[in-house]
Amino acid sequence: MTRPTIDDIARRAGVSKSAVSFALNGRPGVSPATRDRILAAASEMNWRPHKAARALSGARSDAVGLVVARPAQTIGAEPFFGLLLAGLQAGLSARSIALHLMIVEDTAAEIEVYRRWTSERHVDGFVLVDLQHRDKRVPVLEELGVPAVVIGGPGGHGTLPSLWADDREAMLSLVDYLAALGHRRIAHVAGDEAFHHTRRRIRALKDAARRLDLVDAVSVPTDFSDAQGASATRALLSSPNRPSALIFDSDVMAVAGLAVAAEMGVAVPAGLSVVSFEDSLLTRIVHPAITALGRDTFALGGQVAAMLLAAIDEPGSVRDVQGATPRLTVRESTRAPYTEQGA
Amino acid sequence: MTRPTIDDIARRAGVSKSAVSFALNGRPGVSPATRDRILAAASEMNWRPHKAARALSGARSDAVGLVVARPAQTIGAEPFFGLLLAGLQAGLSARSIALHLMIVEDTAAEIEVYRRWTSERHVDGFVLVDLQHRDKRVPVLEELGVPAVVIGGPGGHGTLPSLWADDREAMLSLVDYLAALGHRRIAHVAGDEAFHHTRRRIRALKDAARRLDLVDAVSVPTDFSDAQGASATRALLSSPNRPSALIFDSDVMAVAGLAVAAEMGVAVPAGLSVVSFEDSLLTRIVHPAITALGRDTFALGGQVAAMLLAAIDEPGSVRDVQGATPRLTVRESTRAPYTEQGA
DNA sequence: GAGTTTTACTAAACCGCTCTAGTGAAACGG
DNA sequence: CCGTTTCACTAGAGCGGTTTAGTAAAACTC
Repeated sequence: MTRPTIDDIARRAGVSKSAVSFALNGRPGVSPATRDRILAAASEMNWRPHKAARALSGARSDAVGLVVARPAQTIGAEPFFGLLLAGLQAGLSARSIALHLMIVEDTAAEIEVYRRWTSERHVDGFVLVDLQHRDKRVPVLEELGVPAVVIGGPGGHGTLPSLWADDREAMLSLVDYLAALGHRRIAHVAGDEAFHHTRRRIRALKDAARRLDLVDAVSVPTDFSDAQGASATRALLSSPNRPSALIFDSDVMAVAGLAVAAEMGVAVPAGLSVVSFEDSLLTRIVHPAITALGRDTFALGGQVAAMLLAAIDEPGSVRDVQGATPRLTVRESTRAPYTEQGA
Repeated sequence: MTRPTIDDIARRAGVSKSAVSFALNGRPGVSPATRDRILAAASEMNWRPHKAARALSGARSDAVGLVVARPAQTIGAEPFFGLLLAGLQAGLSARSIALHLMIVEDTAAEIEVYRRWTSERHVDGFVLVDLQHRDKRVPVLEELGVPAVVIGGPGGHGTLPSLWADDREAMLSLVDYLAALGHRRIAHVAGDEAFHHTRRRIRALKDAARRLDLVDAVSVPTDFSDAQGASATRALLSSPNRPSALIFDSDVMAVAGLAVAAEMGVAVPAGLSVVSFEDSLLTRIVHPAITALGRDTFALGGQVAAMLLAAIDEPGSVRDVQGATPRLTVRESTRAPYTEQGA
């Protein structure tokens, strides 16, 4: 028993192939009665469109691509990633659009995939993550003329629509909070300076430090790994002017930093306040639970999906969108600094 | 300038369409000289096959599907997932096979996707994860006659080939180790009893307890969430006959359990040994680092990819494969129990 | 009620590739 | 040297849809 084609339906309903196509796609040109007959036949025979056949006739491929250039370890480790994926999925599956995932070594390979998938008509559009400073992928996607949505910004994403969060505002509110608690020495275990958002956060911290008259406000760049997060923390906690509060750019690094504090006998939050710029299960399950800036990554994925679908339906129609500004969830890892407390 | 088709190449090389198809697919029927001429023309024109057109002519769709019925939270939280994904990718991309990812609500929806994607010829095969007791998905995939590889087992996967790890052996070695350290009261914060591997582990613990004459060997089933992991731990640590060692079925629960111990003032490893059945970044970055059974999930993904590709190439040719038995990595969370130590 | 428009439907081309059947020429066999 | 096999290649029919052009009948128009 082979799968039914529209020809089979046509025969069964006693009409032509074209009539079936019209009926199944809700196009005019068939009477209501005939349409019902055709639809009934189709559902009786359990017909499903053959994606490839549809795609061949110039239609959509009904899939979007997500290509990520990150080491496998990172993909597994960062809850951000899985949540984004799940959110994207949820947004896409409602219209039964598939997500093609590809994990590659580096940006060059990533660009190669964009080229290939576009020319093979493999996907209808792309989601671009990890926006970098002077990102090489942006001009390629622009040149290919394929719909794409950038997560990140603002700025640096050319003419591609972007969904961005106000990293600057988030950092300022974070520092305000720590300063209000009485912290004067705040250090920042940052991410990779190649990333756009890392730069914005570093700059924001500098500005806030000047405004609030903080004693110290160092940003230490890392590659986002737990190893570098840990060693940056170790270095900062070993300095004679040990900071009383640490801001970590990722949840993974925050947890790693917490472990370093424990290992060095620095009590959190009594002797050190810890804040994460990224919230997730991780920050909640450790002890003490970490105060963190949270954004709804799952919802973010859904928003991106919606933007991309709109961009595919009507290229050029989608403008930049500002996502929700991350909100601070205070947990057990922050407190007024020990020294000021007595004052 | 529109994308070139094999017709364009044929014209340029002065041959027929069919000759081009033969040449590009390495099929016999063209002389070496002509073949070279055709390949040269194709690469000059930067030709790429149109996937849909290929798929339409009965060929493969060059994609495999991974459908997961789990809450979004879990996907993000468990490093296992991302690593598996990355490993699968690596194994597939070598032959430029795409991975279609779909995250759904429940098993019924998952089955629906299997049906749809198969009849739409959307993918050439599936990877099935989270094998359950009397899994309903297995008979469906068998009925559909689509190539599929199951992660999990042994047993319960019908005629589908499976890649399984020896959970029983792993549990036995774990308990042996704890018993050798002197632990007599061992408790097990298990996963979901609906899962095949959870049942095997519970049974293995019971057997080991009998053999080693352990005082106590309770298994507490959970839904794998950090919340249930934490509350199970809380209950176990509150009991009058508090266990001296806890085995957690997942890294997330182990970390959550560690936090509960800290919160209850139970020192790890002095007052309690903690072991995780799953290793990942999580178990390494917390303090104290958790002793864990590790398997190379990335490699596992690659192995599954290879099996699936073989099953697609030659249905029925793939047999069950036993994956590497997880090995114990001892870290800081295990030690001889306090009371026995003095004896 | 003749001319025009609309409606409901069909035939067939087309998308880009694969693959079978067929063809003419060269190579082989005895 | 003629019949057979092999070789290199071509023509053209699909694959399962979409879509355009065309047609016959029904519905309007005045």
